[in-house]
Amino acid sequence: MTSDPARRLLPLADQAAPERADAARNRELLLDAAAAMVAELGADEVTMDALAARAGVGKGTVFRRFGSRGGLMAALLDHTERAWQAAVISGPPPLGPGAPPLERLLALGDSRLRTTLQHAALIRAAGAEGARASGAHSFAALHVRHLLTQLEVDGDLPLLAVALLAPLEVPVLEQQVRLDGLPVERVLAGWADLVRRVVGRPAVTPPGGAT
Amino acid sequence: MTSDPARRLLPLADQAAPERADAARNRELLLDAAAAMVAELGADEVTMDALAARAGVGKGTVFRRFGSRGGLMAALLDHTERAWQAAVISGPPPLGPGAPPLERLLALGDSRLRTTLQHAALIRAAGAEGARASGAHSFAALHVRHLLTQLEVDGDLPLLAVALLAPLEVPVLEQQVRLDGLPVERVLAGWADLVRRVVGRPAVTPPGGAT
DNA sequence: GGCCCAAACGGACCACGGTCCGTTTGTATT
DNA sequence: AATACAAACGGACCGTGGTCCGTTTGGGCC
Repeated sequence: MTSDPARRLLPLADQAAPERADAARNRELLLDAAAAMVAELGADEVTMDALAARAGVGKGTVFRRFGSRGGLMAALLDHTERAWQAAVISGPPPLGPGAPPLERLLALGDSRLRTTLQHAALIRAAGAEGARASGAHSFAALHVRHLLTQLEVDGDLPLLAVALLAPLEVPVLEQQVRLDGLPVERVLAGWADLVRRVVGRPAVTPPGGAT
Repeated sequence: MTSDPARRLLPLADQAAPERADAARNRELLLDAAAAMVAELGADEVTMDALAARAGVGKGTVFRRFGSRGGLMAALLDHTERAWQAAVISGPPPLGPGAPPLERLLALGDSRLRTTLQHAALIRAAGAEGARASGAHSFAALHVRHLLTQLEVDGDLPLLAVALLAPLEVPVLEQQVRLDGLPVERVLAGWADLVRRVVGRPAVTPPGGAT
């Protein structure tokens, strides 16, 4: 009776998959080691062999946990990303709720630009498994779309949202800031200008003001 | 007297570097073999070893010529890219000169979107050495900037140009078209809408039309 | 406690990109 | 034609990402 296999397959309303104790321990070990190594060497000096050695596990285990190098980097990014999402959903204005939509949108761009630039190496190393796959990207797009709705912008909102976020992607920003040497403020101002054109409000002050 | 070393260093007004006959021959051999292999296997099934073998040269030679796998892919892209630039500079309208600027801009987007999608695998494989490095990207940006000038758009034109091109980059397009399954026409329409907002012309017909 | 087995482990192994360096070859000079 | 040398060549070699498979282990069940 108590051997009913359904008990284990549907233990509770908890749909989270079971994870063995050693697996969980190793995940922590690896994540910590990886974070430390990224901090002290930079993302693209971290090799999977070295990571395994440092965490004291076999290489196979690393790949079992994270699938690939990109997956590992994505997992590292995950912490940051969750924090960012939390800030957007329930943090203080203007990024969080409470400010008018346009201000929130501009704050989102600012925040996104800076964090993207800050973790550029990690994001690059994460590749396809990175922002795009882990839902990070779709969350941002969804939120922009939401703000555009509030701003009563009409058109193909999903597309418009992606178009607004595209100039904030790593390759573009690195080209502008690192290679072309443009100051971050200028890039940001350019983005704000783009946003205003898209939402149809020529300037911060509504039409009628000077300039 | 005739041994004056300057004679060889400055042979003529021809500043193009000399290239030994065997080097040139091998470049052709490699480029042809690479193109064939990409065509029949797809870009990311082509290995440098296999390419060297097929072209009948040593592996060292491949890297001497192209520097890296990315460099090779970029070299393959080069043909396509030159053709595209030629079409923009001196091809038939609306992509080439002769059409009104807004039409040219929209044609540019259309053309760029399609060719990018068509060569997506190659572009991805080219990575940093690809479009961005080989000047392809800067040419497009320059031209968009030029068209924006003709459209009397004011603002930070270099930034605006990049922002318009960003949604046409490979990762964005692949996400939308290949993963989300959006039809190309819709993506294109979305881009056209973005352009109109940026240049400040709400629709094809000037304000006053029925929309 | 003892049994059982799915899950996790670990490290030998493989494939591929990239480098190195001793050898060959094209070309300019005489 | 002979000489000289820079450039090009080629393949052995190395590091790294990723796989495979025989071994170990956590934890539910009796």
